[in-house]
Amino acid sequence: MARPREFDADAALERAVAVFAEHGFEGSSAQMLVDGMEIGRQSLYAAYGDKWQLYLAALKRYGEAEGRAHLDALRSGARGMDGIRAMLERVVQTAKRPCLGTNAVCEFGAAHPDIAKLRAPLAKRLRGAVAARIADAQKEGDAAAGLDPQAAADYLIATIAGLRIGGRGGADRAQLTGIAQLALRALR
Amino acid sequence: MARPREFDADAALERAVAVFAEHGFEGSSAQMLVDGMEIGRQSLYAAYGDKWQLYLAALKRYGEAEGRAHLDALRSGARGMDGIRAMLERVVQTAKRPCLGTNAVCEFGAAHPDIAKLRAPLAKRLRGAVAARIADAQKEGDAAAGLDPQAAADYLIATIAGLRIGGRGGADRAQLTGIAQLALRALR
DNA sequence: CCGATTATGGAACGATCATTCAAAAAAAGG
DNA sequence: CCTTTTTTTGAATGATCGTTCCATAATCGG
Repeated sequence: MARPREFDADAALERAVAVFAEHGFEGSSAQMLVDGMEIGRQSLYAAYGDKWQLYLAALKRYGEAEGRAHLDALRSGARGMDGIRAMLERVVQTAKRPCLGTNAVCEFGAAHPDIAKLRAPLAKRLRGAVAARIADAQKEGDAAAGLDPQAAADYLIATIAGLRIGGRGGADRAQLTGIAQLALRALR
Repeated sequence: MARPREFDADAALERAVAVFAEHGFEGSSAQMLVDGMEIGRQSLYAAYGDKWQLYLAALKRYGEAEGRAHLDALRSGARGMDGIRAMLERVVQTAKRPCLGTNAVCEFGAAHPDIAKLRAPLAKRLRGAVAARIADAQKEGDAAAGLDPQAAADYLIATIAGLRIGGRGGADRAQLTGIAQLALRALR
């Protein structure tokens, strides 16, 4: 290593997440990324390759951080249902910021292999963790015993997506809170 | 009128819906639209103005048709809950095709006034119709009397968005069916 | 302090972008 | 049949796209 980089690569990537989440991949030009990330164009290409690789790196970073936040919220309560409620509550509170994961699915669907490969392990882990917490809630008498935990996890994850689309579409916090509360009724 | 157009403007617009729904606004080039709509480039610009106006026309057309389909499904059952179930079931069955409405919200959020103006009346009408059907279900003893019909409508509409993101992300029909079934549990 | 190595900044690249010009073609009205 | 009006076709527009070249600047190991 000769000359060290002048910018914080991780902070720049975080800013790239914001740009991509707000405008999508196709809607984000190299110039917008340069401005948003506050680094030079050449630095961008030297550090991340090209726009697609930068997008994948941003998506990976976002997905891992977001997955961690989901898991933390899930574990935050003593009872399974408390964790589930905390997870949804956190989504409601952060629903103002656009979600890069949701937007990537919207923009590219299931077709793109690079994205599918990124998403698969994260989705699997989240689904498993949610299902486990639902099983806890069942043992604790907070969730109906007849429910399939995996199916209920799919349902809650779909609810999260619904909350995010709602927030992106302009729903206020009261509406989103109401949606989250109703969603929890399905488990009882 | 001198020379009549050689293409069916409405059919071409329907094909534009498909292109935009699959690739988004920014992801759809004029060339892709010309190919997908099967009309000449100049015909496109003469008939619709520019790409943004074409997008708005496509979104309007899609939103109205989709709204009508939702309302038809809602009215299809004798009891309120039958209509609600039919609406969700139709969404599950059509979840393989991307939804231009969801994608527009994802791509542009609530910020863009042209889109907001298009969406507002459609969203209001759908919300009202769903809420009315929930009120029916309450009278018929199929939905909990304590629910606020408007809040429950918001919840169901969020569920629809969740189903669509799920379908776009590759969930199979069994998963989506399970999600829709669980969603209905929240109303009881 | 010196050569090697890497990062930076600015200008440039061809390609593609959305859009339009210009000419030919086709129908309508007289 | 001829003029007018509109659609179509194909080529061209300037702008912006993602990406790279090149020269300069900065820091490393020695």
